[in-house]
Amino acid sequence: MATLSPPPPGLGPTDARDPASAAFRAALPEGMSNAPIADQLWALGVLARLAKGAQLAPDAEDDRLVWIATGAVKLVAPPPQGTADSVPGGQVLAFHFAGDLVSVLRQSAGSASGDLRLVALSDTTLAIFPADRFLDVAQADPAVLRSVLARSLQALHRSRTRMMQMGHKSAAARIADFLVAMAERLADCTSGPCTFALPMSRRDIGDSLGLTIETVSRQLTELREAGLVATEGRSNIALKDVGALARIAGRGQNTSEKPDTTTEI
Amino acid sequence: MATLSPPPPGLGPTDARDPASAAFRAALPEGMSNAPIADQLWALGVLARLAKGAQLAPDAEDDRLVWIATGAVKLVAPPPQGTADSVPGGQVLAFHFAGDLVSVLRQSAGSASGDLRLVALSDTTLAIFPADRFLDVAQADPAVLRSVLARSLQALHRSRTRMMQMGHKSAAARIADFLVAMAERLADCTSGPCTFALPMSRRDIGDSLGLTIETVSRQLTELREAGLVATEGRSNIALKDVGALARIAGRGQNTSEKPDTTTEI
DNA sequence: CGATCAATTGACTTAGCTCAAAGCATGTGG
DNA sequence: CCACATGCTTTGAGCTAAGTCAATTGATCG
Repeated sequence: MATLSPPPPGLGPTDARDPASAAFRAALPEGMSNAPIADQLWALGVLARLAKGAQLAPDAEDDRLVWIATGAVKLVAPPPQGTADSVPGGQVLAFHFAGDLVSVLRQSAGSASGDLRLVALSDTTLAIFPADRFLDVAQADPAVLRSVLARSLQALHRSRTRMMQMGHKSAAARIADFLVAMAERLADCTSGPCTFALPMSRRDIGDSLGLTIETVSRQLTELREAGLVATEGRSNIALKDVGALARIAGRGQNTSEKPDTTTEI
Repeated sequence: MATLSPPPPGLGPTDARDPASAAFRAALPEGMSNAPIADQLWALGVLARLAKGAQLAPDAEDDRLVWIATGAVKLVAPPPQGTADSVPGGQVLAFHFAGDLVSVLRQSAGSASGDLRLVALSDTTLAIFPADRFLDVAQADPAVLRSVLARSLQALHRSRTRMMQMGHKSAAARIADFLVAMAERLADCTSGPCTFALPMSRRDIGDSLGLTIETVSRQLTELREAGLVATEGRSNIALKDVGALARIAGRGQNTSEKPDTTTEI
């Protein structure tokens, strides 16, 4: 099932000059990047490559922290077995991209049991850390731990708030919101026009937004007819006016969105 | 607006024999309850009473951790100003009850700006902690901090997963899920029949579930006609069979739900 | 170049929202 | 202690957005 491979030569976890390691260090919360603790943390990780479509073995019996070095993944929850669910592939909880630190927790007491899976949307390189040992090491420096804590509290609230608001939004608003988020994440673009490639399928988009594939398509068509987006091929997309989309999305014209290292925890 | 009152006599924050303090200590994550740190943490808090309907002043310029000693509250997000929203009262993010530790963060970079408010559903006693100083003290013991971190990571994932699943669920499933959750929380009842009083209005329920007040009412009527629930007055409700409701809710017959100190963070 | 699967488009159905009108609790004043 | 007034709740009758089923077009890769 999993497509785990040993670290490629020259990418040894302890090699400080390794570009991935350096990027990892930079992605860590401030205060973390200086300390030698970063080295210890990095040493805990195992590098892996996932080919497009491959998934990370969900076998783990303990929680994991996964850092995405390059590529893109989707975090999927298994369908609530029992009733054959609408989505055989499972519900998409989130997309994550290069630089993100994702926590893949065992769904110990979740409403629908079964563990989360990380599926590669494109060829992906990632570093896998056992959450336990990661925290053991981080614990050596309370400031590091606190920084991580503060981030996860913020992430919790933002995630919750966003989902809640989504629950009340129309399909058009959801799609617009999705496009704005992707523009920001994939093209680092918060206003004006921008062009990029979506690594995920329409089905993935729908699954993550609680919409059907047809509705996604129809909404994109409407935006296209409104002159707000243009598409080329399956994945290339061009947004004419991110601000306008943000307005449709019902975002309080919040162009003041913090730069905000998108590193989610 | 706020209904903050000075700590009642005999409930001084540093009084270790105070029943509220003892309960607070017991509610803290394991490892936290023994240390003298619990005393220091408790000393940071300010006790307050909120009458039914009153709200906690949202004025705070820093994040707060609020511990509910007695009563029930709803956590509401302000309506995304601009367009006069459906819900003048604002979106209900969550309900919290006695024993819960709630983080009320400043919505620094939320999609819809404006701060969260805590509104009492019944007469409520709570302890308010400045998150900064709380963490400063907790930082003294990495184990404590780590415990809190682990909890918030879990809470994040559970919250996210739950919301996502909700997005795909029918009104019937949402109501059933809500009732099951309340039975567990308010009557400590995970199967069989049970009776309790809902402290929140139909409107609150609808707001928290992304449904209209009418739909909530209609669904309750259907459950009543199916013999699964009985209601008496506005707030009293009796569930005939929690298991059946859980099935309707689409919960994977998860009776194995961890005892799980419901303390959310 | 053709096979295959993703995406689009169309026709129809339906769950849940909106608008509107009664029914009941709950609490207040006489 | 009872009557009344207010506002929560229930019920009813359409309406609309989004889902479902189904067929076509288009892209991508061997």
